[in-house]
Amino acid sequence: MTNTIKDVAKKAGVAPSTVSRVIADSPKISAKTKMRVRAVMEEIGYYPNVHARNLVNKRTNVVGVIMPSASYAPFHNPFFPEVLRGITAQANEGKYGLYLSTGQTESDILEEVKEMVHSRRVDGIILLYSTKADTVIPFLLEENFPFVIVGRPPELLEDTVSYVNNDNIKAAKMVTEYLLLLKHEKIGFIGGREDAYVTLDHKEGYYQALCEAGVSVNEQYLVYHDEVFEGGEQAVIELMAKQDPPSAIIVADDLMALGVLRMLQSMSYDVPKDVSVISFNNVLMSELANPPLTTLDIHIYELGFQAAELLREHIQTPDLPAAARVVGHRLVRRSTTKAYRNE
Amino acid sequence: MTNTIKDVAKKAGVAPSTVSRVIADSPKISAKTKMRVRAVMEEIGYYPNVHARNLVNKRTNVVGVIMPSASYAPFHNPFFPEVLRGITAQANEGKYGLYLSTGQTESDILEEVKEMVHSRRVDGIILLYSTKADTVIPFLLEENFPFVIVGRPPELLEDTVSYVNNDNIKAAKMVTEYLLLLKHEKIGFIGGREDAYVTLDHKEGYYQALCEAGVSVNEQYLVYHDEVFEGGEQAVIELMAKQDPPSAIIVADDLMALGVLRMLQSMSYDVPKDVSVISFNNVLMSELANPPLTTLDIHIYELGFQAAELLREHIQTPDLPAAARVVGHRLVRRSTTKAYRNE
DNA sequence: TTGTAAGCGTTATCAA
DNA sequence: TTGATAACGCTTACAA
Repeated sequence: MTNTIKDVAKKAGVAPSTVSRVIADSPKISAKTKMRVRAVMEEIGYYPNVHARNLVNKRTNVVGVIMPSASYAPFHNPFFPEVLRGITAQANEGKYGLYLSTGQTESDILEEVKEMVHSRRVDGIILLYSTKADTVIPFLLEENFPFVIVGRPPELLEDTVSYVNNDNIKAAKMVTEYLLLLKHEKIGFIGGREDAYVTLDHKEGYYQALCEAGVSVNEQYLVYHDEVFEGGEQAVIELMAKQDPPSAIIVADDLMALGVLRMLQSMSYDVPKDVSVISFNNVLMSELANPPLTTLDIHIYELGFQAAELLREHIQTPDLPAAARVVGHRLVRRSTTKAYRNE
Repeated sequence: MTNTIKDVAKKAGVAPSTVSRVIADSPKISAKTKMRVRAVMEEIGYYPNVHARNLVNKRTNVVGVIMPSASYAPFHNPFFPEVLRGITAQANEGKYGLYLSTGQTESDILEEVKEMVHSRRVDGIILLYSTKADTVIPFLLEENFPFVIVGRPPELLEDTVSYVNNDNIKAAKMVTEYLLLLKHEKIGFIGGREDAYVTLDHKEGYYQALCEAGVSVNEQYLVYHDEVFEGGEQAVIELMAKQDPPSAIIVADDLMALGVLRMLQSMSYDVPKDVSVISFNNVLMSELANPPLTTLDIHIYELGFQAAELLREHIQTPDLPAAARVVGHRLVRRSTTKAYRNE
């Protein structure tokens, strides 16, 4: 039923190889045969069989997108739709297709990646997470397979793998400094998953800012939770139970920050009067929160878009040296931060 | 570099066809050769080339997922990540891969679908939207290609195409009746895109409830907007500008409802004291809204999961008659609805 | 139970 | 400028 290149060839009165050349728009084919062949293709609705093509070309024009394992609650956090949107836009421009991972566990995912690579399912891979014990990166590296991380690789591999990231250290430092300038000194820090690099970097920036300001770090003020609503709620309980609770809190993620707000409110703390809250990401809901969140916009769409772009370059130029792209950030001041006043 | 079936065959001292049979776990192969061949596959890290496979099998084990065109703001509405989550879970179970559409315009998308079908890129398709003037469905039907809609087809095709949907008429009727029972009679209706079937069905349910209750329909109370935050804001302006503004509002979508809340608050209306608001979907943020939204849970995850399941059946059994699966709904009463009191 | 060989729909090499 | 033909890596009759 489906037409093949032979059907087109027959109907156009040429050889299959000629049709193939027309598809590739080869300059060695005369304008008139091109016309004729194209007319036939149009007429009988011919589409090349991708598998036959991929088989001989050893290219697929598809990029694999690897979501974090389900334990990171990927689809619950608006971060992911937004990176996907960026990736999609760029993929669409470059005529690339998107193949999405479905694995739920870490080992599922590694197996999926192996399959994608070995069975030549995709030309390159975008990793939507970056954690310490990750096994996918070493595998990809060993296979010398094109891939880009949204986030960052371990320090040791910084010059070896390509990635698109924010400067999370600087970002966290800035956020901390902002709070410091508002005269807060008891600053709580609610990090995301401890094994995620973004969390480590946030912590580093937080430390740097405090040190430079000569404020001593109180380890009690650091807690870690998953980047979900409930994580924020729990973190607040831990933090506010300290003998000298913080007057300001830095939260790894907006969704988490909503949990923070809700829990603070339930404890009758007023935000920002009693406690200031500042978070990262600036997803849509941070604006809709009550009160609207002061947050650091990290340009999520851009992270996705650039990752896809960088990957494309790597696919096209196999031995391109690893590159890092840094996407900027921007403080969005809304209503959850306020200068400290001693009562 | 990549190993082929021949490498395995050579190393195991058998013919390529034998290896192929081992892969397929054919019962005609002796246990010992299976062992031996599998050992070799393991050893050299053999993965079958999917394209060679797909080429001869005419199957891909991949399902295509078609997002609505960008004009529907798909990635901005948490509905989509959540259906995707359901689809992913089921696809993963069935060892199916996911191929995501990237098209931004309607014609982009139609072209993508044509390519997926004709070039045999996927075995089946899930459509994440259903609108009146859609051209994808007729195409898929004509090609006799397996597909499932999340939503519903035009009435004329109800027995022809498979779909997974809520009973949106009943749902809207229930919601309206609930408001009626709370003694509201001036009930505003903020629909989504006018060309989406879900909007038509909501409207139908709304009408039915009013008619049965003997309350006359006031056409002025019906407005339509895109399912985004801003749509809700604008809708409220239109609705509350009427000479006799509604005391309760039904909103097509939670995200939109947040816009409704925000705008009402900015006009100094108290929700639910002055105006009751009830919406559909029950995405995460409806719970986090302030005040938390009364909303109709439509089990989005389930819609996705079942769509993937149904599609799988269609793929496995080519001439399976079209089936419709109805996913239930459930009223989640929170804090935006209240009995009407005349002042 | 296993091997041989043809064929899936392309592209690319070599001749013409 | 075009046409034969081999090759890509696999599956599946058909033979052995």
